[in-house]
Amino acid sequence: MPRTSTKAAAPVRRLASDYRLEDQVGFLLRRAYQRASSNLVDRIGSYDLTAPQYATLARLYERGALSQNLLGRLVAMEPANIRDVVLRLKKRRLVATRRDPTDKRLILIDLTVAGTALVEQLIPIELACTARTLAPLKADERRVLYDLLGRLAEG
Amino acid sequence: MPRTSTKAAAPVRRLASDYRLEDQVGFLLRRAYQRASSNLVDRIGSYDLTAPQYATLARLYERGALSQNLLGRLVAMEPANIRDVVLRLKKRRLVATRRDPTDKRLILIDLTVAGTALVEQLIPIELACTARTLAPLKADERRVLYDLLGRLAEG
DNA sequence: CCGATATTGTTATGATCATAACGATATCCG
DNA sequence: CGGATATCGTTATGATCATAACAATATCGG
Repeated sequence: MPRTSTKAAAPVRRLASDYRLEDQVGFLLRRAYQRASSNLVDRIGSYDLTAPQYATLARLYERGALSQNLLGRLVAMEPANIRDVVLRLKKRRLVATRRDPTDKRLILIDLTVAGTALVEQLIPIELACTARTLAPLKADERRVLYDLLGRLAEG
Repeated sequence: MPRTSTKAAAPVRRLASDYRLEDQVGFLLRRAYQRASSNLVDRIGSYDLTAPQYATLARLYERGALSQNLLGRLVAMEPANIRDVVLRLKKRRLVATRRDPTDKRLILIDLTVAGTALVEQLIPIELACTARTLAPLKADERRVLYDLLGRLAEG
């Protein structure tokens, strides 16, 4: 096994500075999200579903039929992005679309029977993934984390 | 102003279930990261830099020349992804590349003079963005958040 | 020394993401 | 009623992301 590679040039302190990338929230959040996402994909990946796709299905399961745009907001996706996700799910017959009879702008999205069955199968798996991601934390720490993350997202 | 659109079909409780998407860490982390990233892009966007690009430059500033692969690990990017980021930064003359004389597999990446100057200009802005993202939290809460996020990322 | 193994970087594929510009439809307001 | 304004969905562009397969190089073990 070759050395784990630290062969590059020696560290260079250019400017005296207390700056460290590790101290930037955005960087920490990105890595934590990578971990959570990878935990999820490890398990539901065999169903060929990504985290955003699963979130979309789960939201429809909770709320029933939604317009594409509102669905996007409820899973934190831009209109252009939720469109692509819906298209892929539709191609796999997990969701169905129809036009809103009273507002011609809207496309209503809903789970198909197959989509509903899949979500019900996936929810316990997702709960296990959440538990696995949170494993390093004690119960009270988890509650604190949820509170803090929620307040960050709200701004 | 049109109604804010809740026109879709009424909520449908399908299965009695305590499941809520809001209770899944992955979803919360994704939204918090969206917020932090958007805060950053709002400020450094005028420099035409994304958050990962900035992180790459910052890491090089901290550590000096690094192999492309190691650089990728230090900013949490896969080899295929760090490659693209380096290509874009190189095209803009913010980084320069050369081959490692002793290990022909390695490509050494380093900041150019222009890249170094840009990072030094951006660091205070990034610090302000971090502060802005953390604004909803008190000082002790921020410390707790850092601790929890760090432990999540480590697994 | 030399074959087995590991690492580096590349290529290809497919899925997110954000942004801006656009037409169509709906609502508001004078 | 009718123009100004807002919302919905689409298109286009460019940047992340993760994964798998691959050639080249380096290291290890016998």
